Amino acid sequence: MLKKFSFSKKEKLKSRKQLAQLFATGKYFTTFPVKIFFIENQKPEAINIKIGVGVSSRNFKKAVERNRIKRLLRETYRVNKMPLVDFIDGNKKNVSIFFLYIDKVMPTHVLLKSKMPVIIDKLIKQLSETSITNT
RNA sequence: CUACAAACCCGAACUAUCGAGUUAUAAGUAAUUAUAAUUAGGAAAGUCUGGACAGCAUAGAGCAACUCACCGGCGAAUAACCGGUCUCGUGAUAAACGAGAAGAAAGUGCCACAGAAAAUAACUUCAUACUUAGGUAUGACAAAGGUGAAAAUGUGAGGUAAGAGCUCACAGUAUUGCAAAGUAAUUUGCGAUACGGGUAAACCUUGAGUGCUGCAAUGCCACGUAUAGAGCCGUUUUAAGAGCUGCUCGUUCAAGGCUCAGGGUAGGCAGCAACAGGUGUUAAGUAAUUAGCAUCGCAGAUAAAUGAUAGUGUAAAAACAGAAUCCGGCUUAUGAGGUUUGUAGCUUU
Repeated sequence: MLKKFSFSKKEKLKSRKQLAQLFATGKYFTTFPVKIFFIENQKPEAINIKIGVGVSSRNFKKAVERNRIKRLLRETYRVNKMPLVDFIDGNKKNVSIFFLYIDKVMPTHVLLKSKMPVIIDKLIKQLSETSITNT
């Protein structure tokens, strides 16, 4: 069992192969200022959700700013992930998700904090739709 | 005390809640869990340099290419660090600061505009020859022309028809002999010779030096595919081709090799965090630095940890900014303040 608000190394999306597959064949939607890529994996694994975060180096040239955005994205996901975890565990799915920040302005923590529950809700909705069409 | 300049220091703190990487200990067959410790910089940046380390080569020679260029010291090493010498600039002929440093008398080239001329000087001048004249050709020597960033070393005297380093004196620059000082660059003094510009960041010459590639190096383990296809060369020591830096020579290996197209993998471990280590102190040295003693263990990720929120507090949750093999130096960016030194001003005595 995972702890309630933890975000360990195991939950990170690390494999280069999985990432390439995610961007090539995965679905996506945009909730400004974040673009979300997601894909359902067929092989079951020990950890059901894997998360990656990213910022375009074209929009933010300095590494300090990119680090800051990635940390904020991870932090807001960590705090707000419980509904998604419950949904995934309940339906026995296995998904990979990637959050890509697309705005060109530095975000505030308040903004992302308000957006993240919306994103999670939308994600749950989309995942349940796909499972209906698949079955 | 204030202002300015330079150098150096610092690069905010504490509490609570939630979370991440690494290490250690304990529990567990294991996944893992618990506890404790620890977790970004002065530039981590630019990648401009010197090394360490690793692989390849070690059969070399020549050419090419690149780097450097006053002297000494330091150091693993460097043109780059420290100290000194000389020249130039700012400045007050000072102090201080800044810039520079083989060769222009080996050769080639270039020097805008203006100017007679920008470098084997000669337009205006003079002499001679030719010509009806205007002028043309050859030779001579150089003061003045008021242009330019730069014009043939400057001043004075002699000399002469008038002039000219033509001669002399003093001064300047360069080379050089002797003596003294200094480890040396060099300086000072007494002489000799020469004086017809700059540019070497234009080519170049001289001297010294440099194997090539960089941790995406490299070694190992695991997984996986195609033993399919097309083209070219060779299998006759008369050898295709490959290695040895870029080329040439030379040399070694050599029976399969090269190209196209296509397919697979892209995980893990080591390298990789203990040292040209950090901090403090004493001694030597102008300093860079070195030596002794004490003490500390000080990031190690891999789509990539080092964080988020709230409060205390403050003028302000602050500027520049995020390790990626590791060290030395350089360069660039940078908030608020502090210390020291120098200069100027004011006040007091």
